[in-house]
Amino acid sequence: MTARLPRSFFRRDSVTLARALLGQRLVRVHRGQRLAGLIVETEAYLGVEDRAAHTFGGRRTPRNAAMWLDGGHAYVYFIYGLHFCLNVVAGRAEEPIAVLIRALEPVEGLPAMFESRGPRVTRPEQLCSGPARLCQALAIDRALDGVDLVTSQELFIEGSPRHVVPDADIVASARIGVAYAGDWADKPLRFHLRGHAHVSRP
DNA sequence: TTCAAGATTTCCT
DNA sequence: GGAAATCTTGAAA
Repeated sequence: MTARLPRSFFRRDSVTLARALLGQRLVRVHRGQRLAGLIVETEAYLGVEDRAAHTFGGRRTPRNAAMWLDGGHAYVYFIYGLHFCLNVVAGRAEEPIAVLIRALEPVEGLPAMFESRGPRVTRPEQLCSGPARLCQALAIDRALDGVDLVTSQELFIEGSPRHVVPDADIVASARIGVAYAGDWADKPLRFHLRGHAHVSRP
């Protein structure tokens, strides 16, 4: 029996949380149906000092407001005028750090995910292998921005706080799409399960 | 008030 | 391999 992860699981620094989230189950309840996937790829964003983070320099806007909430909330943002991306807020309230969920291995509700992703997608590996792809597959949009993953009935994370993936099974690499961030672009803040078929494309 | 660029994906040449 | 899709934000004018 898997339980929902408690508040204490999320109230840690974003690197620790990014690694701890690997292998846990992200669950979305949409139209009375469970859509779920195992988290296989994440990226840590370190807040005011991190030039690649939306809260760099202490920026606080209507869009990134959720990043300032307590650990365990969802931060969903709209990018490039057409895509949504899901983050799990880490740390404590007023500490704007978060973990971007970049890829899932879909395990529940695959037919509904295929329907959401459209006719061009034919293989399970294409369903959730990318931050915007998984949001489309799980019907995650701005309406879920700021929801509390610890108490929400629509979006939450199941697993065990004690479950830890061995370091040998985790690959750390540079984050994707942040080339503009200077020194921060090269830091090994992206984590994924070694050799997993559902990570986002290279 | 205008403009450029972004934590992306898809489709076209 | 390159461009388009087109919302949000910060900086320039």
